[in-house]
Amino acid sequence: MSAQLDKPDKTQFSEDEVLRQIEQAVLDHRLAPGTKLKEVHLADLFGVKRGMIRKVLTRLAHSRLVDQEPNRGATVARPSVKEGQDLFATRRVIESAILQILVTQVDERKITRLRKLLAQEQKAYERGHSEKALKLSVDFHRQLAVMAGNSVLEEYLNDIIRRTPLVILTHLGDDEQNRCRNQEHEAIIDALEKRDTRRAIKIMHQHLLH
Amino acid sequence: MSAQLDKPDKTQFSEDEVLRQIEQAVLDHRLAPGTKLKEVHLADLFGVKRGMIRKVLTRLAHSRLVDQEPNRGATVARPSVKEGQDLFATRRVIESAILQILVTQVDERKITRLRKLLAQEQKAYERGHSEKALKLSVDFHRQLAVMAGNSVLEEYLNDIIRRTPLVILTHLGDDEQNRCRNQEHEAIIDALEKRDTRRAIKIMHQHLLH
DNA sequence: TGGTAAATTATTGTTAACAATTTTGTTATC
DNA sequence: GATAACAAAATTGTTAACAATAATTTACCA
Repeated sequence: MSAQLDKPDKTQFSEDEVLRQIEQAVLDHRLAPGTKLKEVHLADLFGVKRGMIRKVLTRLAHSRLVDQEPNRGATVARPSVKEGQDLFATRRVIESAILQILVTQVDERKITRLRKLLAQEQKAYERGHSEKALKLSVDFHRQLAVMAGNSVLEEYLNDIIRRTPLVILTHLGDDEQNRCRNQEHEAIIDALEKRDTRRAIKIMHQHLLH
Repeated sequence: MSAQLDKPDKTQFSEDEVLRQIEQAVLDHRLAPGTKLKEVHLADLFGVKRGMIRKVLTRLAHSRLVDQEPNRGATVARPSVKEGQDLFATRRVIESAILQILVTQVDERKITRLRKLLAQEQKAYERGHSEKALKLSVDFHRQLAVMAGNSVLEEYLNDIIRRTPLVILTHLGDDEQNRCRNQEHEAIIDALEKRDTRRAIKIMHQHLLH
């Protein structure tokens, strides 16, 4: 278990930093579902007190990234099949809503920004930096949410994005196939540019089918 | 401040019970936005240790019902106008999605169940039990979510419902107008029964305009 | 009187020690 | 060898004491 989380040399970690490190480890598939998260171990790893780890674990449990059972500690969550389906279905709802808003307020700047992200993503793929590419792909979706300007939708999308890797790992295995195809990202930008709501949403839907 | 939270005589409170008591107090407009929540005070009130209150406050902060500032304690949240707008917009998205799902799987039993809820709600209004009526009105929306069977949508709707009273109190005041008109609830049931998605969603939209 | 600095009080944050519980390991018995 | 009972270790949960910070009051002086 000690190999899955990089030990950072930094002397001091804030609560938020520890939280993000663990979240990122989940996002990067470095922490498998079901992994036991022991308090003293994590505390030593990050060089912080146990109380802080305790708080972080509670926060992670609140966003359903870890399961906490009384007196039995915390483990990386293993979402049920049902939860996975619900998560994907909800993601379609949220991302459709984001596109619908975005179409009404898209402009030159935003399109340019998106194409830039897309180019970075493509470059990363071509160079074989698959981890980086995955991150950029996620950023693309996040960026759509930011541009739509609805903080609650953005919050929910981020929640879903954080939980998704666990669903995939739990039920599909780490098959490297779960990268977004970026032709679809390109097609979404094109549809947005033409303010074609139906088409944008349609592409997004099939996009989210993986 | 001591008057806004009913002091319960019970000897022991679990963490979840304390959490729910405070959530309910917000939902019932007994705790105004901006109210300071002091740890020792709450601990005494519920007859529990401070550490537990501390955890509860952190959890409430996570669901954005309270604001927590380092070294300055916790207050009941005062959502911005923007957050309120985003919340309402997202609620429309979520409830529309719920109706869309529900239309495809509505049956006799469910309609009956909903009409029963509606009748209870109407009775409560007629008898002037406005607090009870408000609760039942909220239950109506919750019930739609449960019936749709998507746990994530349900989770998000509950999140929004919990946060809504604070928006209303902060920006509209406690004007007693924020009860759902239950003719609209009835119309939604009718539309569902006829499997008329467009109509159901349309009514829901105007319904959520208050 | 007004305003500022120091002292006091109130409140939140942290920690280490201890308690309670679960897990692991050992032994004895069949 | 399998199983049960017990003991030991590991892990989580709780608490009270203390530290750090913020809010309030008091004291002082222009």
